[in-house]
Amino acid sequence: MKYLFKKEQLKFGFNMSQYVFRIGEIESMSGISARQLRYWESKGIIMPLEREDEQSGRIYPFKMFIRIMMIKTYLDQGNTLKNAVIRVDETQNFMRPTHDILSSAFHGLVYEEDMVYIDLGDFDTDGNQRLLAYQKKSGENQKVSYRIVDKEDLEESDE
DNA sequence: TTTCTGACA
DNA sequence: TGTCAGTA
Repeated sequence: MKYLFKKEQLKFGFNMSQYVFRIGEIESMSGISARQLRYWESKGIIMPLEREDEQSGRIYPFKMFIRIMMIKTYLDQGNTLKNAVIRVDETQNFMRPTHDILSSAFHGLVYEEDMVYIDLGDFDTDGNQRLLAYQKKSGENQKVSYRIVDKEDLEESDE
């Protein structure tokens, strides 16, 4: 088995933090008026980014756009603003550990013949074994399977 | 042009 | 929340 690449060799990751939006952009993307966004801010529901330059216009990170869209979704379902925010906070609170665990669990991609595995890191405390996850090809069955391999069976990638 | 704050409805 | 005024 051989590494296609390891996490630290990943060259084409998307760091969404580089995408920020002005209030007018959020307004046209979300349908939430700028007036409304400023009102939400006054209630502590959303927060613009701290700007390093001395410009006064608000800028929002991509994550805040997601939050705004989630609030809007609950609002459109008939929730009050207060309840919409409570629901979004609940959702974000349980999504965070899920996201954190999944992103830190990813250690790289390994292949063997035509099979690709995700390296999920050390399986044992000694670090002699690696846990790999994969899906069987073809089948409609999307179940994830796991495989434990000895670390010495894993070759580094070529580069 | 866009955004900001404050005021009034 | 929408809208308007007067700015930066």
